[in-house]
Amino acid sequence: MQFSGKTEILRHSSIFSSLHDDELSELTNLAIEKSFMPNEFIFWDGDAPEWFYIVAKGKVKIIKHSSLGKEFIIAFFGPGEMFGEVAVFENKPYPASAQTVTETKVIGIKREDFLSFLVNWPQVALKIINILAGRLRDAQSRLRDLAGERVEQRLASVLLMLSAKLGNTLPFTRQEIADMVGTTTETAIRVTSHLKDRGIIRSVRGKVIILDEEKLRLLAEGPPRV
Amino acid sequence: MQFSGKTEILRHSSIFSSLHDDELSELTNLAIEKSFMPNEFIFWDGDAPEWFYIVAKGKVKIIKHSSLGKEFIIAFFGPGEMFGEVAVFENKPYPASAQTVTETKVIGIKREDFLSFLVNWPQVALKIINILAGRLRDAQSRLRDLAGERVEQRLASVLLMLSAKLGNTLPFTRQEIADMVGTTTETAIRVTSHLKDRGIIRSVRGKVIILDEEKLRLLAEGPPRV
DNA sequence: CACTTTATATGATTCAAATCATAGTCAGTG
DNA sequence: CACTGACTATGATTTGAATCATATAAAGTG
Repeated sequence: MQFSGKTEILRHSSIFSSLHDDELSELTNLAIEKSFMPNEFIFWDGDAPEWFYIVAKGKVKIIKHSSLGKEFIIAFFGPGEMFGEVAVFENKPYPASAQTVTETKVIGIKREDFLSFLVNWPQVALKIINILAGRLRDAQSRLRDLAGERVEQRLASVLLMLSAKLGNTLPFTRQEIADMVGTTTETAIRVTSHLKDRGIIRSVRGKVIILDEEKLRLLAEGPPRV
Repeated sequence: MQFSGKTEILRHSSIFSSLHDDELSELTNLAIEKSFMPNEFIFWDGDAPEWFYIVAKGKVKIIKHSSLGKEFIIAFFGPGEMFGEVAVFENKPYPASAQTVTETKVIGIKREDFLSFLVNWPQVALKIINILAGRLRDAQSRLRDLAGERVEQRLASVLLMLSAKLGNTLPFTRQEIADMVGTTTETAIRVTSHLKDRGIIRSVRGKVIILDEEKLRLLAEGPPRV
């Protein structure tokens, strides 16, 4: 999913897909393109919410640091997905940082421009409600997992969530997986090694390949209620 | 904040406050009132998303059970607040259960009725976006806490969050606090006892009273970086 | 008012995962 | 092609919090 030209990118984004050509071009006039190198920050936790973003190309991670500086990955976003919206809609500082993973291009729309546009396009607003509801559902489900389940189960959940979005080959290091699961790199390595030994995943440097989704689901869902 | 009559309740709810009398009465015609005893379930995790709700009177908790049956409290809602919206907007089963805490009255609107109404009232849609964004912000901040901080810090965060909403006297048992923090009742008791010994809170059966919000904030924010 | 239930309190023990430590392996770079 | 840094791997030790076990106190109930 890679398109060139701001209009084409917007047309294929999740929230603007319902718009027609003239509406899209109106929006295109408000939008600017920005390019980033890998690991660059697009905004920082605490910055003023000036821009609303859509990924055009590449991959962005949304992260929050714990009081001890440990990184927690809230989400990854790829082409067509919006980010930075929580801050924009609340008009409060960004609650997390956005950092590129690969070389990335994004479309940015100024907060005020975007909000004015929204008032005139209820179907876009409804689409946004839909996406926010989905993200809230995911966040709440992860909350329950973090609060109540053990690491192996949580890690299985995260892998499943990722595979639902990205397919069976997950381009993440153990470090990144640990930061999503809320554990340490060592523990993530131990658990994935164990999953590999049981034939549930295949483990490559920088990648995890899911072999047996069914077993993984069993792990994530329930404990082996003996 | 308690009002009688469906119209008055809707008028004072967070999402419909911008509507005028005739619009409110239109909405009132779609709404029905339901009453519940303490600890009754309004809907269960997995139920079909038939109704969108607003609390009229009382208190509702949104809970999710872990695979081992442990309860995790996602949120409490009081008069004027909506719940059940994630399922309604996504048209998927409720992702959690809603249980009353006290005797409770709610206003229910049928999913389809509510969605049709929304299409015609963009300002209500924008208000909902605003509320969802706020809830997402909270959920993500809690995710970070659960993933990276220790129990005392997490508990301090939860108390602060609650006090921002409810004031200094928090009507919750240690059990309920534990279920929000994601720990056990025993640990919640130990930690609150410790906070009491340090003069940060006062501890009464079924209640926690915050005495020193500043110290609590220090605890929640950072570790005593020695 | 006796009796049951629910909430708080605290000690002892166990356990999952963090931390500390060390080493091997692969990828990129000058 | 040697070298550096990032990634994976594994062992040893520590530790925060869960679990198990009682006990007391307050609130609700017949």
